[in-house]
Amino acid sequence: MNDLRSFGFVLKGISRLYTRRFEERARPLGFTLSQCKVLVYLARHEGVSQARLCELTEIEPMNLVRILDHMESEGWLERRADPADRRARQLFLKPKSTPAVEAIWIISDVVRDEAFAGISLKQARELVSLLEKVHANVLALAPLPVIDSGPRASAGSDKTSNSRAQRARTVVKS
Amino acid sequence: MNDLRSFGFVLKGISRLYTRRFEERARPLGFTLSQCKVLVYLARHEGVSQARLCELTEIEPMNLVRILDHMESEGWLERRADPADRRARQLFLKPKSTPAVEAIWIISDVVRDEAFAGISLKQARELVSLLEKVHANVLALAPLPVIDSGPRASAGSDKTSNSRAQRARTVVKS
DNA sequence: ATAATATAATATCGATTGTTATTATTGTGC
DNA sequence: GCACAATAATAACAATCGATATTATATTAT
Repeated sequence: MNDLRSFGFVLKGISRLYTRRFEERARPLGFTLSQCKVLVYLARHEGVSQARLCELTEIEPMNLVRILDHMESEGWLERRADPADRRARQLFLKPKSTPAVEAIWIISDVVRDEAFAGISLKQARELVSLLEKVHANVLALAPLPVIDSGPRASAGSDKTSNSRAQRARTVVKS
Repeated sequence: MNDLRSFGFVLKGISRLYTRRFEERARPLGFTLSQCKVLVYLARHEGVSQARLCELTEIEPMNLVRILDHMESEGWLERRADPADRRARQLFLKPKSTPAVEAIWIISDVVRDEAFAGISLKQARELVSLLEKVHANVLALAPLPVIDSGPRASAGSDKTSNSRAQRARTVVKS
C-alpha cells in the first residue's frame, strides 16, 4: 500500500516466496536453494577452502559445514586435506555434480522467467543493478554495537558491559 | 559477476542481510522483523482475526500463532473472543504498542536509507515498483504438484501415489 | 435437523538457521 | 624458539520455520 516504507517487509516476503518456488522446481534434484548456491559457486572455484567458499557465498561457516556434510554424504562433492595448511580442506565436486549444476542454472532461468513476467529485459537489468547496489550497501555496514540496556533507561555509560559488543562480527577481508 | 542468472541467490542474500540490519536496529525494542510486521499491520487493521492477519502479512498461520503467543505474553497485544464466531479471535494492540509502532517506522526509514545510499529517489521508486511486480508474480504462481519419483525414471502413470500432490496449498480467496 | 465438509486456531515434529564455544593448527612479536 | 593472538573447521545448543495433524466451531447439502 504505502510506498517505500514497507520495503524491508516486502523484500523478505519476496525472498521467501521466490525461494519456495525455486525449491519446488529443484525438488526433482533434491536440493535446497542454499545447496544449489554452494554447488554453483564451487563449480566455478574448485579447490577452494571452506572459509573461502563462505566469503564467496556469504554463508556462515557453521552453516556451510552442515550443507557440506550433507552433500558430501550424498556424493556430490568431497573434502580433501590441504597440503599447505593442515587446518583447511579443499573442496572438489564429484563427476556426478556436473549435470546437476547444469540443471540448476536451467531451473534458475525458469524461475526467474516466472518471476519476471511482464517485466522488460531493460527493466530486469535495472532491477538487478539496483539490487546489487543495495547488496553492496548492506554488506558494507559495520555491525552495530550491542547496547546491553538491562532494565531500561540507563543512558549509556556502562563501560564494562559492552565489552562483548566490541567483538564485532568477523569482517571478511579482501 | 554474471548478469541475471544468480538473481535468486542474490535476492535471498540481500533479504538476510537486510533483515539482520533491521533487527540490529530494532534490538532496543526487542522485536524481530516478523514481530514488527505483525505489529505494524495490526495497527492499521485492529480487530482482525488471525486468519485475516495471515493474509495481510503473508505469514503462515502456525507461524503467526507463535509470534502472537510471544507478543501477547509480553503485553503488546491481546486476543479477544469474537462474539460472532467462537473459533476466531480478534486481535487488538495494547496501549503500550502505540509508541513501539512509531519507533518501528522510524527504524524502517533509517535502515532503508542505509540500504539505499547512492540511489536516487526516482530509482528507489523504480526498484520498489519492480519488486512489487515480482512479488505479485510469485504470489500468483500455483504450487507445483509434487512429483513423487520414487527411485528414478518411472515415467508417470502412478495413479495412486500422487494423491497427496493434488491437495495443493490452500489458495487465499479474494 | 443432520451428516458431511470447511475453517480458525493450535499442537507436534522435523529441518534449517543462528550463536557461542571448542579443537587443531598457523602466524607473530619478542 | 616460544608465549600469544588469529584462523579453519566443527560441536553443542537454542531459536525459527515449515509441514502435517488435531480440535472446536461453523457452513453447506440433503
